[in-house]
Amino acid sequence: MGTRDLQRSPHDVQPAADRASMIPCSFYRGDTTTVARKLLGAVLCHRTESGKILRGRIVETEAYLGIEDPACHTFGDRRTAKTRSMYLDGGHSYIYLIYGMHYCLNVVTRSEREPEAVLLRAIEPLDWKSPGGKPTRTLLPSNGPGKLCRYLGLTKAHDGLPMWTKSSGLWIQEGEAVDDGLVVETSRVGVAYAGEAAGWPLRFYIKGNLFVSKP
DNA sequence: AGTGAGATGGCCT
DNA sequence: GGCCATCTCACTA
Repeated sequence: MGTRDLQRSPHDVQPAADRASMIPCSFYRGDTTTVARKLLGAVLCHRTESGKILRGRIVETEAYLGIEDPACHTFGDRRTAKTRSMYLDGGHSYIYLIYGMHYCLNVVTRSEREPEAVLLRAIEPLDWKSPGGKPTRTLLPSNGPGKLCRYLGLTKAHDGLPMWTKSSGLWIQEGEAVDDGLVVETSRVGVAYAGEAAGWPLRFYIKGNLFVSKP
């Protein structure tokens, strides 16, 4: 690696091989609710330490709207060690530990001044087949934010990574667009403490998809 | 099918 | 000390 490479910011680095199907960082700087909706159908990918690439089609997301959203970790502009990655530019990962044992993966949206994010709640794995013939809901490996991270092998070590480039090992590729008629819009899961915001319609999932966490 | 409790650790909303 | 953007298992029916 030469000195020119060292002087470049991660934003300038987008290898040519990435451009075709990669979702660019500019996409994540947009409106968070729109990003959550539009990520349905996109393909989440992780290159594990052994070099294996695990992929899954995003089938369920939630939008978290930053300092004015009582359900969001950055509500009231709380900048802590835990929420540090939320204050990165759109397109970075934000991974946190919940209930002492599960990790949850978000994609940060907007800018450094607007710490918003989209929680990735469920994927339909593309390189997986059900052990016993037809898949049954209770045995699925990635139908929920904690299970999604476990399936992909994601931990706090993958917090703060740029997700618009394959070089990070964690990225999102464009997928087949999901028709509006196939999108269910409802309230977010597990945020009853957030008062009125608990009812905001910020959860999106693909209607009828087996891998949605709570249809 | 639906309910309830326990696991388990980092951070106080 | 109490609370979580969760998951699994045991228990009822």
